[in-house]
Amino acid sequence: MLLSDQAGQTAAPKIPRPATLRESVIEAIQELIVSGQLKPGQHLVESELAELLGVSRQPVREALQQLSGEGWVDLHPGQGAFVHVPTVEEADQLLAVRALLETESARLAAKHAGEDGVRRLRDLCARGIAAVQSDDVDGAVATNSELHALVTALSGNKVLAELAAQVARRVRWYHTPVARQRGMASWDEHTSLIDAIEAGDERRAAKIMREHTEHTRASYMEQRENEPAEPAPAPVRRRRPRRLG
Amino acid sequence: MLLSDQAGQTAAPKIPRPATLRESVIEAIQELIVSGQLKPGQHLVESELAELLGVSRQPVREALQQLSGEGWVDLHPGQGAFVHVPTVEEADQLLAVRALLETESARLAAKHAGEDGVRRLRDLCARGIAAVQSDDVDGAVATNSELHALVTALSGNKVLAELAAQVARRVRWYHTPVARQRGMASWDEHTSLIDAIEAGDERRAAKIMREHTEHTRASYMEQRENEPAEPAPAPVRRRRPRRLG
DNA sequence: TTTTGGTCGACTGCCTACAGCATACCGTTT
DNA sequence: AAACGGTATGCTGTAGGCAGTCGACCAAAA
Repeated sequence: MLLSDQAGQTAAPKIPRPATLRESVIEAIQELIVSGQLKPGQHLVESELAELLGVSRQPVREALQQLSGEGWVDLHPGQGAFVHVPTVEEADQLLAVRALLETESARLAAKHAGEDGVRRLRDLCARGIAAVQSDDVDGAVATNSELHALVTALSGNKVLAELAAQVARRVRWYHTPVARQRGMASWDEHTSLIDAIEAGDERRAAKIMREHTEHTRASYMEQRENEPAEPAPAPVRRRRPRRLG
Repeated sequence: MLLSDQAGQTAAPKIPRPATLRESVIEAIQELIVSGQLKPGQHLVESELAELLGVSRQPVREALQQLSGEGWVDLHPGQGAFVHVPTVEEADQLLAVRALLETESARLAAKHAGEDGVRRLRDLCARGIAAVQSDDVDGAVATNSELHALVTALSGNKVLAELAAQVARRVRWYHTPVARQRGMASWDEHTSLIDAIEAGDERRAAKIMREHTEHTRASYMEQRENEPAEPAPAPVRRRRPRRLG
């Protein structure tokens, strides 16, 4: 039997490629941003990040450019990279777009998903519920992303899935802190969503997904109301001041 | 009067920044791709592009990475960049996503657009019709893009507009050749779309936009039917063969 | 003939180095 | 006191260079 005969049948082994430095740097910087070590508006000096991460400037530059494309940092030509300052308005718009993309994904998933897809959905849902019950917030958030990603994948539209994934990554930045308060309710909605997909009921799947994303959005806006404690009105320091001499 | 007083009142001067080399290279490569000088599946060798464009490898590298993020080229780690091979299936999916995004944009535009916005729409529409009547295909396509971009901008959702723009750029790659056959009909639809937006009729605006984009899609698929003359089933040459020696 | 091992060439990924620009600082002028 | 011009410096944008790696090709073995 030729090896190519079984290609695509089972999940590819996906040997853990020693990913390029650039990709590692991207993930590292994202982590620094979501964890708050890099604050919104902060000037990201290439050489400093390079030293911090133990690499040279080149991979850092490339990472910053990619991150700029995904909305994590803003690139000012000739001036450098700055951590994107997320506004409430933008979060609202982002969540609206996510709602749009995921609603359509759910509709298409209900149309195209087969038994196998539904089984994987149920599996993920169970994992998510387990995570919530054991107070594993990070795990719950991760599983939530996986589930939404799977729904978009089941839509059968790869372009749509890719776009939704991109938007979802950005949403996650805002989303993580509110995940705790949504808690279990979110997973009940997931369950009924999967029911609708299994039944092939496009309208119901779309409706549930729209309401689901709207709930998340409302939850976010509500949390924002409660803590309008913007630490600082963004003292966007564009350049490091010279050391006094 | 301080200079800052008039900031934002008139359109910013937008001094024609001698844009970074990277951006120039991006546009140059996009042009090479849409014009067909770089064929789908072709291996893009950094040093060759660098010499061709008269710059060093670095800006080329960065340009290729950004283009990969937008779906123009595929990046295979350790192997290089290849011009993306567009499939019919993908074009269909892309057009479907565009329909989704633009339909929502139209709906929101009807909700939020003011007099000024409508005036600018009518202006663009007139320019487009003039272009068609004088057989200026390139001008018509460009104006078409501008008009759609303005509709998304009038939606008031910047994230949505940005995403729609990204999708539209990719669509344009496929779209240009079919523009001729759509011709005038397209602009009649634009006119009724603007009427609906002016009237603030969300449902009608959305409906017209959906039908409009569906027409474009149907037109594309039809053209594809007539010329399934895929020159070659993508002899995806992954590496340049060694010079015989 | 098909498979296996080895060599060569080419290209990518990364690092280092340099030139130009933009900002901050500071003395001078109005 | 405020505005202006000169100067120093940190940082970006770009170039060039080196090592590692992947594929093509070829020869030998099964």
